[in-house]
Amino acid sequence: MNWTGGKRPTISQVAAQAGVARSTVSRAFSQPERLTRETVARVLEVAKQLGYTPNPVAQALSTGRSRNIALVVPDVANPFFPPLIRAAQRKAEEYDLCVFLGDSDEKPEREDQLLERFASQVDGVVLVSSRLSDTQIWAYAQRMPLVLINRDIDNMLRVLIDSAPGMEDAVTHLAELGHRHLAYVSGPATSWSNAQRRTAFRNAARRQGLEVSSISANRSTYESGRKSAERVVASGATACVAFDDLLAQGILAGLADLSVAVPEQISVVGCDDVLGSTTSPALTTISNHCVAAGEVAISLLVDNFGGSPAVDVRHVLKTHLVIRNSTAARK
Amino acid sequence: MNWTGGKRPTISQVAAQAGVARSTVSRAFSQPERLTRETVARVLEVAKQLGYTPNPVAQALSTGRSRNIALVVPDVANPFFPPLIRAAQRKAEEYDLCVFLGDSDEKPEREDQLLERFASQVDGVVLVSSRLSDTQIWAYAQRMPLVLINRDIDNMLRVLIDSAPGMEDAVTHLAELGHRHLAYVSGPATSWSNAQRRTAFRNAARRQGLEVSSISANRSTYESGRKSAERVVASGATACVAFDDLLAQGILAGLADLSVAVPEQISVVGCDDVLGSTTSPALTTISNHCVAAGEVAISLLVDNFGGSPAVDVRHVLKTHLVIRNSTAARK
DNA sequence: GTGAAAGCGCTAACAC
DNA sequence: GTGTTAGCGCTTTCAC
Repeated sequence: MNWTGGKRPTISQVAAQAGVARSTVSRAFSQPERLTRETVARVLEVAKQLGYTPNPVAQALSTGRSRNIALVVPDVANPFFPPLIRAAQRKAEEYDLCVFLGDSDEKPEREDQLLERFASQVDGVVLVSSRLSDTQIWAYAQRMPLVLINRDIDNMLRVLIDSAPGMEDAVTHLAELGHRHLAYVSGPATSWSNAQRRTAFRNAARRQGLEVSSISANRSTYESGRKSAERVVASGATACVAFDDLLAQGILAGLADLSVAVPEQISVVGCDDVLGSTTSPALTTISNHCVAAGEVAISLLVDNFGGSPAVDVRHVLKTHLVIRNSTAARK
Repeated sequence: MNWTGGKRPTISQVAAQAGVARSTVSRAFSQPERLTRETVARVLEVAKQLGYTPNPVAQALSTGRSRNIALVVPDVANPFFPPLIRAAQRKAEEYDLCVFLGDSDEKPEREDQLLERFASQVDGVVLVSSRLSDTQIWAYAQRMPLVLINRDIDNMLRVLIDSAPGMEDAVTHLAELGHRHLAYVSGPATSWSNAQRRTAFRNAARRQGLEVSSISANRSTYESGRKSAERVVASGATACVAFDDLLAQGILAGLADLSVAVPEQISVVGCDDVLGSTTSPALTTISNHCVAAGEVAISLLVDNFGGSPAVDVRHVLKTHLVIRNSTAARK
């Protein structure tokens, strides 16, 4: 005996057993208000007793809506994503939606593959920090509702985490502590967030009249940050802001390896606030509401089911600085 | 204009355009060997030109197989899971399977809900650290292929991370460092892994003739660990083994708060090895191959598609100790 | 090797 | 209010 053997009762069985038409059974589940109380009760009773449950695949084929959505991220293991995924999943559940998860491993081709595979079986998709080109994304958006997190393309649904306010706070904070030379350690080159953060950093530093250095770490990993520590020191900056917490954490470790004290000799600021105070010293970081981003994205998506493509929504989430122990006055 | 408007070409359109029957188009995709080279070529050509792609929902309804699976975890944000999820997702892709992700938030009811929702639209499911009762799990296993990770139930497909070898190493390591009194800080009460680890800990300690204390932290979180630090100190133990790395990390922080030096005054051992050396001091921990667990689970699942329920497979992954800087000789 | 036709399980007009 | 009847897009016998 195997599972493929059709054991599950179908709508017809329930109909027969309850002495009604299949459509009536269907209605008993989807629009009970159009039926007599008694009919509904009887049908539901029989359904229950038979262990009947509507088959979502059949429903999907018939209605064209699957009640499934997809969530695609560049790297599940990057600590920024799990809270977002979790929040999105939870929110989706509120709308009775199941969510497919895709991990693109930061590769555009894989992201494309995943989307192609999902496209024909979901009601919509949310792309987090997509690595695809504007054109590719736009093409998918023509085929189905699509919302972007941390990617800013006109005439699309997007929720953006605006690093500017938090970055402004961070730079000001550092300036007030007496730092005159700051370094920015950048993350993935293709990341919208990275570009956004770097720009915000530069602007803020300029306004404060500070000298800036730019260091690129490419991948956003602990190791990559660790390796950047040396260049941070070499830059001559007395404080640095990293693209994200993971990188900052690595820098912390790298500096420790070099026997450079944080925050006494160099101050370090992260971005995302996903590590809490688990680093040592506890990281001063730019908080970014990744949970809210996940939730808003789902709501946005649902609100646009059955809508039309090319609606322009730009939901911006502000950021702010969380001061912990990795920043201090310049010595 | 909205997306629900059927824009995608169907098999019929391709058939008409190519001048063949729908069944032929179907075969061109699924069993081209039964068709003439020319026919296949022509059909595929037309399909391509029309942008036709088989509709997975229709295929699922017709064949009874959806090529989708589900992965359910207690908490996406717990660092143990992301690497596993990632590995599973990747492996699933190799088999051309899409994966639904469910987060039960450690709650049996939610896990049950998720499974109920997934059950009728997937070819199988893998449950990671399930919080469901044996009976419930068994019932689901009757309805579809189901593999368990870190849960040991007879006559089911399971992949288990056996903490015993690593735990043995850890306790021996601690004993060799001169520690005579060890504490175990336990995690979720309903967790199979926790029970397994605690038992392994006790057995190893007994063999070494060591005194043991047991401290329960309930939830496996950084904060929970932090709060347990005090009790670790109070227990009089000079070394402790935590249920997992997250808890250990919290204990590290809590100990620091209490000005208890690690490893000088107290040694701390974690479990999972998912934090790398990102803690301070770098955590000595029991490594557990969560990536392999994810991969094996998917393979096991796929191997059992179309098989029968009640097959007994017990794939055990060994563990070993990774020594870093959070353990040292007793002073 | 290819076609015709009967479903897969459900929904959605359209009748009555 | 409830039943009838077409499909939704594909697969799969069974013929030829």
